[in-house]
Amino acid sequence: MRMSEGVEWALHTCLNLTWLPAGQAVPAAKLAEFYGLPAAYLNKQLQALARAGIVSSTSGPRGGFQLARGPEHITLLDVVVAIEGPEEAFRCDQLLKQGPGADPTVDYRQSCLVSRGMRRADLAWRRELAAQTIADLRADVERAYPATPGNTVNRFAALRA
Amino acid sequence: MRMSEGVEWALHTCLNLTWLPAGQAVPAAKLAEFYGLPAAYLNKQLQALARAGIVSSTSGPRGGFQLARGPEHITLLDVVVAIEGPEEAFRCDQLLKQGPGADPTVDYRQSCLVSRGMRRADLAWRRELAAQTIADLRADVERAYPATPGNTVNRFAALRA
DNA sequence: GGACCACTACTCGGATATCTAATGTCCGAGTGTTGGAGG
DNA sequence: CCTCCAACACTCGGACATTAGATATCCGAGTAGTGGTCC
Repeated sequence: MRMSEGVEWALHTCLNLTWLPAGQAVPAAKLAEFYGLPAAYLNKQLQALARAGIVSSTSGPRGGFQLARGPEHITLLDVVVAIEGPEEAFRCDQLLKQGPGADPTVDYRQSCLVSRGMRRADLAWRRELAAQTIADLRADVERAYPATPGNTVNRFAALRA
Repeated sequence: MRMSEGVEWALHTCLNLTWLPAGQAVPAAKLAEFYGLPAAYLNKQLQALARAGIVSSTSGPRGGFQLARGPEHITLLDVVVAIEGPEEAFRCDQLLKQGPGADPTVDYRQSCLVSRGMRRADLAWRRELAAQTIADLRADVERAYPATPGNTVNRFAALRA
């Protein structure tokens, strides 16, 4: 049950975008160069964020990506769902349909108590992710590492060369 | 981030084992036949449970698997970890090591605040899984579907034919 | 009749294929810019 | 000098390879039972 590495890329990239001047798009190539990532593949992940309405994309010269809304309105859950999809980690293949006393009309994803127990944990996970926003993360980082915003802006400026 | 289907198989199988007479091993073939699963592959999952000390295995005639300890001492987390492995779902590849101001001596899996946020959710998930035991599930099932224990025993008896 | 022994059938355990999904790459569609030509 | 236009360079978006991991299968090692044989 490994999460796609795109989630890590997306979270750090969203965080970086909060430190860059608003209203200005940054191309995927720059965002990728920042961490030495493959540009085309990061682009693919950013497309997923765009489809989810987390970032907005602009084509052509001076184009790129920027946050589609304020970082205080983007939760970690939003990003994870955008990359990984909305379905829960535990998949119930409705094994009980093959067992004794099975009722074909029942949806065991709802009534199966094993599923119910797993879903309880899944909900706790989602609740915790939804409780944290990109803005929260940014504030935590700025408190612990005050130099990070400046370093980030400088690094991006250097990449323009 | 899809969980292996082996988790569902393992949970339902552990539950079934609680209803069968204790001290008596059940071969993987019977456990698989119960839900129409591929026997060799379920066997593989049961081996993982055995390595984790959740079930004990016996070779030869009259051999098979049985719970290694009381169901009240087997949590959902135990089963998930046995099948999926102990590492958390979010994997931090320490992207920050490629960023500005990176310190090669720092373990960013610990200090990175993105990782920290994701780990918080992961811990909530694990806490919820650890709070539920196989015995709890069994009690829930017996309360909601009193016929299940009998049906299960009968089905296994029929499989001996 | 009892005890020992070899043989058989059964079961787990791990080594080996196959297949799906994540990872990585490439090229085309669209867009803003820019330079030049014409008025 | 200003305006319009056409060519260009840049960027996203999705289609197409490649690779890692999950899924599925198979065969060998070991064990308990069983039947026969010898004492």
